[in-house]
Amino acid sequence: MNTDIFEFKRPGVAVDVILFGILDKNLKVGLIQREEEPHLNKYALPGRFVRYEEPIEDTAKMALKLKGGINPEVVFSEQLYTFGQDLKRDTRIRTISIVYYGLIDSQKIDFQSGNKFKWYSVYDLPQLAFDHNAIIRYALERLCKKIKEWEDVAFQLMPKEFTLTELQNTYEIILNEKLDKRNFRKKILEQNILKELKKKKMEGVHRPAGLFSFIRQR
Amino acid sequence: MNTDIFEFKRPGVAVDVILFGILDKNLKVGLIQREEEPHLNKYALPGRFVRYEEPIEDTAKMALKLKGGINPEVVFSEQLYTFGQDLKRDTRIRTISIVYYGLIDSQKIDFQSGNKFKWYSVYDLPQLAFDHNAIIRYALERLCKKIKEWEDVAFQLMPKEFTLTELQNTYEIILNEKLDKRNFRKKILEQNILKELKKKKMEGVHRPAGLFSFIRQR
DNA sequence: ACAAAAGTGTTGTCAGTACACCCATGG
DNA sequence: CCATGGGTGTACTGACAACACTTTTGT
Repeated sequence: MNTDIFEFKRPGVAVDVILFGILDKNLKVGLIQREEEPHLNKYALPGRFVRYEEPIEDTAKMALKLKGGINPEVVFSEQLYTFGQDLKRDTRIRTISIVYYGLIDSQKIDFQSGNKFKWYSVYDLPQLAFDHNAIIRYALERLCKKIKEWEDVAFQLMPKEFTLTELQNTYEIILNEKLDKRNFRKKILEQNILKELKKKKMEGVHRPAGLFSFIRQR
Repeated sequence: MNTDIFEFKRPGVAVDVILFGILDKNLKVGLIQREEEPHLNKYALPGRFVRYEEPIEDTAKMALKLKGGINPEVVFSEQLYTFGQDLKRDTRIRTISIVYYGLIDSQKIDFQSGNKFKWYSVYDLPQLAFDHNAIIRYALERLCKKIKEWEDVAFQLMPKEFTLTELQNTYEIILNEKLDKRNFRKKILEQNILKELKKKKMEGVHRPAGLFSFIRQR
């Protein structure tokens, strides 16, 4: 029966992470350039093999940290899907890939020290290693679905304090469509997930905007 | 870097399958009694370690076939989630579990030869091995969500030909709530996923019911 | 003729959408 | 005083929910 459990040749298990951020008013993903075969020099999602004594969420965090030079504590992440159909996905060993997506407030990205990410718009990706293009498309679909169902994930992409217009911009960038200002505000406010701060954002030659933050902190 | 890829001690990867079926007007899951440690003799979901040269969907099918004696070709299945946080989940080796759920028309279950499943109502489960109780709860949640969004998965639990009342019963059993007959029919028919057969189901002392089948076959 | 399930339409309610004007500020 | 984005309310529309009676059959 199963008692040969120690005998099976085990597939490798990797975690790949799609890190989304809003940069230059675009939804971008963090990619790294591969430094080894297969797909040497191609861009790819940061990934890492799951160590024997490593919970898979830790693997995701380590991938972000080691491959991208990002502090994983400022990233919200969730499991997306596990790809394990294609035996030849990785040419070295048979690999099963558990894919996470992550959301980061781009202000928290340290563009100096050791940051290895290149940020590409999800709508303008280079040809990536493995099946990473398809994986990103899938992740984007899921993210859009969550946003459309008003699951409160967008604030993971926002700074702590923000105006309603900034939040709306984030929604619009993800969904890739314009939203109505009044309807957006009505809907987002009636969910009671925001608290209005007693501050205004004074910026530009116009009426100052009220600042909000999410009630449930990260 | 990663070049020690052949050196890592690899976690085991298993696939577990939650097989749902409607029996005795109840939503039930197929469980097997474990024949080995850990959790010897406890009931559990059918599962199997992923072999090196085995796509994970094949692993799911093999689990159904070998552990449950079910022909996997008559089962619709989809990936649910991958559990890989708990290092001590399986006491033998560190195991990551990719969980699938499956739907079967219970008329296709062969209760004779070699069928090892015991069927338990999802609302009345025994204490199961590993974290399988929690996994089933999670699967049920996802199934309900799909049904509520009118994703057409219910017909995987139905025979080829069925009446609208029978289909509605399936919805009601899964959701565990009564639905309005007229609203249900309106909603299901306007989706154009059913074709009305030129047959009636003559049964009982009452007006015969029209038979339907799904347009998109399995 | 009766019991039992099949089949069928209308109305009210609520959420979502569309839409236009005044407000506060800096220069 | 003007340009700029911030901020606000109402009316329409379409989807969903509630609800009751007639039809067809076997006995």
